[in-house]
Amino acid sequence: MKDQIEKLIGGALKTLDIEESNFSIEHPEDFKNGDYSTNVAMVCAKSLKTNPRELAEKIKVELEKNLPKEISKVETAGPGFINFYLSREFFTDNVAEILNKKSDWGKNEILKGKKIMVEYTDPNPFKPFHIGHLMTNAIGESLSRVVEFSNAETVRANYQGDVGPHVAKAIYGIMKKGMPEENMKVSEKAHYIGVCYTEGSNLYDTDENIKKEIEVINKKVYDKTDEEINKIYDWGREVTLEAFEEIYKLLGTKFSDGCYFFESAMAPIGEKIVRENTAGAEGNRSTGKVFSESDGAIVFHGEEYDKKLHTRVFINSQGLPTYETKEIGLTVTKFEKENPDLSIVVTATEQAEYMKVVSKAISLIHPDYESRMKHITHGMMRFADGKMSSRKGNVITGESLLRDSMDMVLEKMKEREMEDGEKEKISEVVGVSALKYSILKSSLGSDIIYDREKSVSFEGDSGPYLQYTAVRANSILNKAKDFNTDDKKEIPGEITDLEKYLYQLGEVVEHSYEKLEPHHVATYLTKLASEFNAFYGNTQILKDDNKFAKYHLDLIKAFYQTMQNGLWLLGIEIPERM
RNA sequence: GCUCUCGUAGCUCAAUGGAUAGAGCUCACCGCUUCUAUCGGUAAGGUUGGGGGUUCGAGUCCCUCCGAGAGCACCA
Repeated sequence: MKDQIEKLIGGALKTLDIEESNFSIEHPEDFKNGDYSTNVAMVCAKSLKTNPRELAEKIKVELEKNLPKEISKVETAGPGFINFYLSREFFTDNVAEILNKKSDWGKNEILKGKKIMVEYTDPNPFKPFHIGHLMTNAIGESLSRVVEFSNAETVRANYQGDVGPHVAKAIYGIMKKGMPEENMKVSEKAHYIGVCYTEGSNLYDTDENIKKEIEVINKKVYDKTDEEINKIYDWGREVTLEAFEEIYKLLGTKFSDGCYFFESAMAPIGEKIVRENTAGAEGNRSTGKVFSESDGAIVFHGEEYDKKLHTRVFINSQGLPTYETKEIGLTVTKFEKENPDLSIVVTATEQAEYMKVVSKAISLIHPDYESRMKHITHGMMRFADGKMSSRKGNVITGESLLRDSMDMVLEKMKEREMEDGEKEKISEVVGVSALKYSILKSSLGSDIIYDREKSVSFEGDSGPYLQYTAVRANSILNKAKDFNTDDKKEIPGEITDLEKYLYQLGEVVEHSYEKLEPHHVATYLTKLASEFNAFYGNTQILKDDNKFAKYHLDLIKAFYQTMQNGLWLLGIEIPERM
């Protein structure tokens, strides 16, 4: 529709012999100003040195000469806006279109034929799945789905640190505390490893002798010379990775085959690239090489290319590759393996500056990657009540936060009469939704304040609220199965605000991709749900004297479909009941 | 010190350079023999951190100051 209006305006400008400039078409805040609005007259008035209102009037007259059936009227208003009002026919057709397209409703083709890779979550084996991983996952999964909805081939990647000091600390802890019981659940074993890691880590910081022991273990993890350590390593890696998979399943993420990348594999690849691109000693960097030696280490002087960048170490003075080098190995591997048109990496904001330097270094080696890499960062999660512990009193992890959320939903539903199994199932879906929505409702960039109570509240501005609204809609549809609408097929003349939002899903998805911000979808759905609730409150649908019942039911179906597709974009499912 | 991100109602957040800056929570009031009232409506709440500038038009762009968070060489 937007494109159609754009063409219409283009045509009008042509007949008026006005040079086309960069005008915009948008939805006015207030529907009394139409469904679409353009600033074309104000933009063009300047160069023509005319009054924008007069120009708007002229363009309007021109536009009215060939209005399509979807537009009922055009008006000029305010400082020179031209407002378009969509017709009853447009909205009625739109409802039919939604019912027809079903799960494809809201998709666009802006990325057709493109391949987009999204890397997110990135937890480390031997360490707990943190709140940060939960955030990155929610954001990355949603972005992946937005990309998928824009018709791109979507590849989901995960990058995990399976070597390094944290592994040695955990192994030391396991050796000290002993192996857990065989019959423990995977998640419990993973939790046990997390405890061992914490203990090892504390001892590393406080005891010099233990620190040395852990460093020895670290070397042995690399060179694989110690049978006992190898055994613990293989076991621990497998257990934690398996536990992560359980969490992904709960969260609704499925990473692409062959797209689990590990630091252990990326290190040698990166190291080779770095060494090949390293010049001689400091002061002799005329060879055009990217890296150079400095104090025994191999570094990249970012500030030589851009004063906003800084120097970073890629291979330390002991000859070991740092995280930077592994990142190079990862990036090159991704491009060589999948050759994406765009490679998006989602991490916390603390990696922003570091990533700029690494990206610059990669761009110097592979100039064709430069415009195809994008780093998205998000803030930290803070707690409204300031508490950093879970309900059970432990240090809070991503998993415990998720469990807390589910437990709270279960508590809220204790009055509902359902079979036991069903309640648990619903509380999972709703608990995930509570967390995801809290993360995805605000723009990326600054920290989010997580309010446990509000997030699981079924009232306004929450995931459960959106689910509840959809469930109510579904409930009408179920009841309507034995409701005869044969003599209730009239179409109302009046256009509800619900209909005025319903058709916008596709535009919201496009906008969300252009900005790479999932919260636009969340904001839209909340507005849409609130319009539905207003409609629901004002209209009794399953009533014998409702001559619009057929259309109303179609409208509700269309609403439900839009919610389903929109919530899918956020990674949220709708339960049958709640 | 330098770089990045951010600063909007009491709180948590929206607002592709557009019209009277919007929601939710909280507080007060109103509406269920009804398709799930865990809903809807009304009211209240603002010098968009301060000051300049660009623009027909600035919460949004530029400069400057203040404040918060993150980062700045051998950790990831």
